[in-house]
Amino acid sequence: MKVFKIPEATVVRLSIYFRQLHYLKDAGIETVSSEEIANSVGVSSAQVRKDLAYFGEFGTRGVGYRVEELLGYLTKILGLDQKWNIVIVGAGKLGSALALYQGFREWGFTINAVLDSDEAKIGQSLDDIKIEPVELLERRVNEHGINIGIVTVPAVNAQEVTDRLVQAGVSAILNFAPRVLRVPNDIILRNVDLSANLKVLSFNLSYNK
Amino acid sequence: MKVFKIPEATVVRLSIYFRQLHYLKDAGIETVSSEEIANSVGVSSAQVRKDLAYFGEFGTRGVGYRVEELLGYLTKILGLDQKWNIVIVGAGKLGSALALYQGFREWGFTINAVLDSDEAKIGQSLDDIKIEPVELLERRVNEHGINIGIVTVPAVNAQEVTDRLVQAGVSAILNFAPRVLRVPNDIILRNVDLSANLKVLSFNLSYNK
DNA sequence: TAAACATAGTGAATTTTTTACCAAAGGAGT
DNA sequence: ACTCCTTTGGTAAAAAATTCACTATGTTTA
Repeated sequence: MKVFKIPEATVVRLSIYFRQLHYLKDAGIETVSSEEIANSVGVSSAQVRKDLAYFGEFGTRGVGYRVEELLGYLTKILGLDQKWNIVIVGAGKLGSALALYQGFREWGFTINAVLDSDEAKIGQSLDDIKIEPVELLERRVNEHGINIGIVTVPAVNAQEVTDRLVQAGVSAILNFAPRVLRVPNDIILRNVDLSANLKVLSFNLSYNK
Repeated sequence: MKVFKIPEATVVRLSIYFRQLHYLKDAGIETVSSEEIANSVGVSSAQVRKDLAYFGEFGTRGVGYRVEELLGYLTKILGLDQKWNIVIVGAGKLGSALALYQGFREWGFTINAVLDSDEAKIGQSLDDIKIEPVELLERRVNEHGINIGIVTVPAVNAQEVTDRLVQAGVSAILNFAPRVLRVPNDIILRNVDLSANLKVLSFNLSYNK
């Protein structure tokens, strides 16, 4: 029942507006104009209105947007009114950091399991989560109804782990391994390539010099 | 002396082609067509050729690209033939993970210093790097000729740290704090919002359902 | 050496995304 | 209740990015 294709960039911006609106709410601000949102996040006000217009009419002409109300709409739009269950595969430094990262625990995201193949790591605790053997992947995914798999294993193992996650039934994958992953069309995949970010900086530093 | 504006997306893709070409080189493959590169990273072959065309003609018609030669060109284009010095501010889980991340140490990137304000962390070692007090920021930036600052402090401190980095003379900032940062126009800024990635997945999981 | 084939490079067409603009709508002041 | 002011929502225009389709140019084979 998809109606419009929403640009990826729009979704990313919405999540930034969402963050910003929280600051406003915490500061006790009740209404805000698209211009003010725009200034605070560094885009144009037309952009803000256009992004929101994909989903409905949330503002009041002459006034702007009621912060709390708009937050409610964005929560729904971004699907943050639902509960998402997560497994992290790979308990190296990065995987552990993500497991402990507070930003991952807000907004309905629950990390249900952290798996690794390294004997030495298994049994260790990350806050309230115990690192478990990767053999339990399928069982944990099923038990907890896990929707999202986060892949933080070495590049060589990334595809194999991904295949198992997909097979086990996750719907989305967030990949931190520097590898292009193959997934079926109905699986949502996002890649975070940390070293690519540095390379982009390097490019920008070198270019026009 | 900038001539063309290169789309951000192009630069990101170039760094992925770069990665892929390394796999090919390691596998002993000597030439590759735009079609093959395209298939392996999931874009169109025209896209690959367009991306490269911004910078010159690197292929041979009827044959394709010589892997090693193209790698050489991409190394130059991405500025990876230069040495980049990095400071990480914030030695929490994420900062530490990045400091230890091998992907950050390849390709001419050197992590010269890791700073934190937490007494308890100062003095601890991350491989060969000792965590030092954030007071040394300016001194370390100057001593090592640091170009890039990585910000992994809590959101509330991110702007202050950024200002100090800019003041001290870094040219680029990679920001992991969930905050919009203000920097002068000549400073290159990239944001990695980990929790935004999860929100985008959440959106995609909810939408069309 | 010529013909057949493969594939890069590129201008044009298309699609997508962003920006600009303005009419409509609500609120505040008189 | 009317006028003025502000700001949205929508439409049109512009810009940017991607894809298409064709040309040019190498390589290989007969």
